[in-house]
Amino acid sequence: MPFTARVLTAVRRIPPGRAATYGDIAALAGRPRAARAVGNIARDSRAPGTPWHRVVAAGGRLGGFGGNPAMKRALLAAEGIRMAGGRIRDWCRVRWPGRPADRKARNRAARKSVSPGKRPPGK
DNA sequence: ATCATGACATGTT
DNA sequence: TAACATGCCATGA
Repeated sequence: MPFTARVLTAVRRIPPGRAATYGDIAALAGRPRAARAVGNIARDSRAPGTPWHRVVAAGGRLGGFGGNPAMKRALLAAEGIRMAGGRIRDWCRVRWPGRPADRKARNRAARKSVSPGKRPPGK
């Protein structure tokens, strides 16, 4: 199953009244860091029955939507998800799947070497 | 503390 | 290659 199909399946798994982040969808699809790929697929693919409006950005932000973010907001509101200043209310409850917690364990080991003299833009 | 910006990370097309 | 409906972190206001 190609990654795109997996993403579509994951999105369809989102129950009504709930929403998932691009990162979560990517993780369900098997590529935890492919959030951007998910967005890319979403745009290129308009598979029917795929509730892309339930897919939002991290932190409960709307994220982007093809040409009409207001429509996305309306669709979410129709499912009982309301927003507050661009953020989903009770995001911790509507989020799906239920994520236990994460804390700042992300070390990323990387930022890699960040090439000398590049990262600290600092002032 | 919150918002905005900059920069890099990651994956597919 | 660069673009993208992102994510996370750091810094500045």
